[in-house]
Amino acid sequence: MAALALNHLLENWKIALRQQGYRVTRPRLQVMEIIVSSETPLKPQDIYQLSLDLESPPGIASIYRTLEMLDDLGLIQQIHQPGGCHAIWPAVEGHKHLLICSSCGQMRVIEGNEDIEDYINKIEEQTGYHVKDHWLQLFGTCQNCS
Amino acid sequence: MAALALNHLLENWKIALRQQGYRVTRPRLQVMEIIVSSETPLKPQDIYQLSLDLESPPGIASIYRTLEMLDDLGLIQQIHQPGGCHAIWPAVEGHKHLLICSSCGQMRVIEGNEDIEDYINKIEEQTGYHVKDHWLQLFGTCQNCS
DNA sequence: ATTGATAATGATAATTATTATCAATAAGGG
DNA sequence: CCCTTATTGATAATAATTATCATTATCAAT
Ligand SMILES: [Zn+2]
Ligand SMILES: [Zn+2]
Ligand SMILES: [Zn+2]
Ligand SMILES: [Zn+2]
Repeated sequence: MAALALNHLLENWKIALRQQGYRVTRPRLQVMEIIVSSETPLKPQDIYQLSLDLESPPGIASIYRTLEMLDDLGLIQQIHQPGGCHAIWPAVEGHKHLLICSSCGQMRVIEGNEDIEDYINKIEEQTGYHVKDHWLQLFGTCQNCS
Repeated sequence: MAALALNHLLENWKIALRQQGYRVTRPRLQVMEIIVSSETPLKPQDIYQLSLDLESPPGIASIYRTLEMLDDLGLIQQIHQPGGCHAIWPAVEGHKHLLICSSCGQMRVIEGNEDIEDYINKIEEQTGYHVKDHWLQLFGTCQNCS
């Protein structure tokens, strides 16, 4: 992702914090910067390990607290993968599908979900269920890893 | 699920164990019976709680060991849900989609996955990724819960 | 049916991840 | 700059999972 877009995202997050009455503190900024700078979804322990390179790293408790706050604000989302489901990623607007490289972990967000609406409608007719949400994730290899 | 189908599944599991050199023991049978009899995906701790009603329940360690064995044999699969991802369910033949009631937890397996192949092909062309696998899960309410 | 090699079990200790506690610190409005 | 109080860091507590090991039970071979 371009550095400009990263800063823009981070600025939006800071605005969101202040609007909701959260203070913008150094530990929170450290965690948020690690998240928005990452190419791959990160687990809490990943963030903790990365933070140890910083001059004055946040405590592990603050990392968990910041993640809980970001989740409450809807700014991050959980990513489910065969290897585990505790990794997070900046939340995307509306509903999107995920494309994950099984080799390098790189993740892309796919626009346009109307394509499978027909399929969902058919399932609703067949089963009598009322479908309110869906998860679609594609796993494979990116161009670099092929 | 019909009791006949449950017994059939359990018999197949026992055959699979013996074929792979695993012994068929009482703790393993107790765990497997709980799994195949359930209407909803179960977490390890769910199985442990249910097992406490039995005359001579298995130790918690044997429950985890049995789940690991069943997973190694490909007989169970992990189910991902918003509330957590540690629940398991008997593995289905080939690739299927999942339909889960957010209210009662009941789960159905949807046949026929060729419907979204066009969508996946389109994504591959757009992104250059080679998609090898995908997860599609639908969440909503079943007829009973509506 | 009995035996025997050894896989499997149960009880529990150890580990790992996450959450709660609380005195000390620092953000930010006035 | 000061003051209120949200937040932090250190650490204790909790919860889930895994490892350890002496004892037990499976099942193939007699
Ligand atoms: Zn998951
Ligand atoms: Zn890749
Ligand atoms: Zn239901
Ligand atoms: Zn599918």
